[in-house]
Amino acid sequence: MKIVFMGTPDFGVPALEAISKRHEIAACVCQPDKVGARGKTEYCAVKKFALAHNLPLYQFEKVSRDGVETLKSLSPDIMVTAAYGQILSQEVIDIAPHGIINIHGSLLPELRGAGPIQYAVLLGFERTGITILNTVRKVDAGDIILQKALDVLPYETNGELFARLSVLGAEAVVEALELIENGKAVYTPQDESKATFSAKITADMEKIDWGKPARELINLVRALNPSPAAWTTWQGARLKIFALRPCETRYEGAAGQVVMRSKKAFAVNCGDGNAVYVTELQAENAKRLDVQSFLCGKDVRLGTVLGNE
RNA sequence: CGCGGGGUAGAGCAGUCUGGUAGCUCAUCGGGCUCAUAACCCGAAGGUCGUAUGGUUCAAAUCCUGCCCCCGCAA
Repeated sequence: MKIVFMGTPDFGVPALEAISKRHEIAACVCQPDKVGARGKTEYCAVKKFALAHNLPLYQFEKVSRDGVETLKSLSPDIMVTAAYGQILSQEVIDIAPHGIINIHGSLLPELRGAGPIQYAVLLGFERTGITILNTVRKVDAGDIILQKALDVLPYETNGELFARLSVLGAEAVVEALELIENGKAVYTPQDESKATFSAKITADMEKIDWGKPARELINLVRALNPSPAAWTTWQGARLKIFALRPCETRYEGAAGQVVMRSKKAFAVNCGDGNAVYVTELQAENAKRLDVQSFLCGKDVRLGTVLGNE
């Protein structure tokens, strides 16, 4: 089939690659270039892939306004979206005979919206997956074509789960395209009563509130790993925390207080009286380190209260 | 040209302001102690201090300059 692929970050790249081996990519569409770290413009993952494989690429400011004529002229059979980042108008949805299918990182109708993978980790889901669905005007509410599930590993981070789901998404979308091409696709409506929503992670969620229960903080930290990362404060500066592990011993101490310190580790008390080991962290202007390396150069004193700024 | 921090032993850091024998913690290796340990004691090895073998100087990790790389914030 002749396919237009719309996607921006890494999530869609395995799918794009898999599709390009079996179908004709009429064009790739991704978000405009952004000013990245320290003022340098950065190309998104889909753009890099398109450039590396000589695929036609479009970056519309707003595809529903600027891209309609271009997309029509390509006359695709179907369009595929994967974390594209723009909401599509009915006019765009109607361009291809088979419409648009989306690769979504959850088992819909659970976790519709922008951050399904982060939320699966944040909420401590033990199972999640990929849904291939038909795109309609209402976000992530279209009919389901197929789903593939996987188990979330005990301390899996958002980044790790994201990578695994993007691979699973590639498998799923290839299967879905085959079903559609052969006229065998079954479109199953979602059960609206079971729909939940995953909002975008906001900046105020990134600061660790040590008053919360240990389990909740462990999930928050892994949901924000690797980016944007949860943080607390220490010695007047921001301290990013990339991994926490539960500590079986209970200690007396306030929430946020360093209640255990050895050469190789330290633990901080949480609001429910349980402590957590901080196992991976990063000081301002410094590299991300495992706790043992960190403690070689910096002294996190017993009794210090983190987040006290 | 958005603002800022940094590159010193395998790892993490101090030393740079106020130039003058290269230092700390961990890891490694050897030895010792302990019923035992995320334990302790003794000793050893390991660095042309990112780079231009750039400039200043009797002397540069330290002061000046160009370049490379890394990171934080802001977007």
